[in-house]
Amino acid sequence: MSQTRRRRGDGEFTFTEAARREQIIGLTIDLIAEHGLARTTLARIAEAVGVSNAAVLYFFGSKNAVIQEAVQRVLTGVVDAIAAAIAEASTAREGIDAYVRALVGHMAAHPTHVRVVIEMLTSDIPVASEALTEAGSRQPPRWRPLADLIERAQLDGDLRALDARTTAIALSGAIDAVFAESLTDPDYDLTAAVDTLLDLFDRATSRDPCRQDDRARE
Amino acid sequence: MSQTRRRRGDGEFTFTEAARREQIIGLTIDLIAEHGLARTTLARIAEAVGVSNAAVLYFFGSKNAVIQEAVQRVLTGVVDAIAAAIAEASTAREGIDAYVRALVGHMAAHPTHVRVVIEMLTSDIPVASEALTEAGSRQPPRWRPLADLIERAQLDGDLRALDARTTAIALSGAIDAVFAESLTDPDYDLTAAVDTLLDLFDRATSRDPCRQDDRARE
DNA sequence: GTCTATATGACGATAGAC
DNA sequence: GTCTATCGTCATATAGAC
Repeated sequence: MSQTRRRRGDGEFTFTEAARREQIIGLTIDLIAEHGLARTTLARIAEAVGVSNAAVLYFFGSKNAVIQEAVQRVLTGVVDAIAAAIAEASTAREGIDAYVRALVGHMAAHPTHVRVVIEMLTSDIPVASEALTEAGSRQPPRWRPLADLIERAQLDGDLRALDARTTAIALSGAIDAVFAESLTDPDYDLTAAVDTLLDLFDRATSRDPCRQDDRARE
Repeated sequence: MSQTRRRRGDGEFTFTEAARREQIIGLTIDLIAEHGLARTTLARIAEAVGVSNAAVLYFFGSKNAVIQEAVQRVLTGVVDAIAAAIAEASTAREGIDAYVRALVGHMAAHPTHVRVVIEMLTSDIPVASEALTEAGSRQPPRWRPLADLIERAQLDGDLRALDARTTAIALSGAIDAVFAESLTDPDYDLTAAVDTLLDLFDRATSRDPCRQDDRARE
């Protein structure tokens, strides 16, 4: 909160400081993923780095700040992966599919990062909510990119008229729930579930209720 | 975990003990709803009850146990409300609508209880995950009742063939996300959102893709 | 500029007096 | 049954060594 720390120009770091920060948040992500947020104390982070308790607080103002940085790092990775996937899609309608598959694919490919997010949402320590809230409040709402894609697809005539915000929120929630289930039950077929999800979404939002496959028409 | 506490027959309580327990979990729910889980310390619960720190721990083995009881109480209320709503529906297909509306309606009608659940999911203390997990692990998965309704509706011929589990999980996740949004943004129209959600679900799962209203046919 | 040592205070929990 | 210590662990604050 207070951050009474020294700054050079504005947000610049020493070489050693940048390296230390990297090391600290990297190890913090590992610790959270491996032992959960509850057991990831400041002392344990410091021990993993090999410095004293206070040394960590020297670089980050608080333990909260460390966790927030770690979460921020993870979220940025997801956002970048999705942005790249959307950029490759030729239409907004295809972008929606790309969005969903990129999100699930990235989460499946980076279980460590997923574990961090899950820990933030479901687990313990009095820092989780703040970390997620503060990390999120600096950015537009999570459903914004999806809602934009949906609105563009509607303008293209590929999707029927529907509240884009609610549709985006519902799809996001459905994705999260399906993915969470795949973590709870290893036997749950995530790939098949995502296909089912996209099938549901396709039917729910398609403009023409009487067709089997939109793309086969043109 | 350990629960090294005295038990009479098996899970029976004295009159005064039962009263104290009631008092404690009632005040705990209020405290969580009002100040959040992070600020609901053992000391504050004891203060609200008017006894010492350790007296609370005498009745419940740990602070965790208190929170778990409070959560259990809240969850039971939701489950009962939904069960009652489903029982009134004449078909499984209508039961699904009733399920969704009962869930959202109950949450909207009991903001205090909702706040407790939200606190468990998004907020702080190292007890939240355990409380939810343990409260949940004693019961079938959350999507089970919905999946049963979906399967029955499929047998009735009202829903197309789809993985009932994934469909139920997706719908549950969508409901949660929409409701969470309504808490974040008071201007968000929850009623309209639920209608949109049910419309999406109806289109996504209806057996005949070329009809406007299933019930008008027969 | 980087870090250690040490202190403080809040918390959950336990033991034992009454 | 309830309270009064008391303990261990946590995040954090301060002073100052190098």
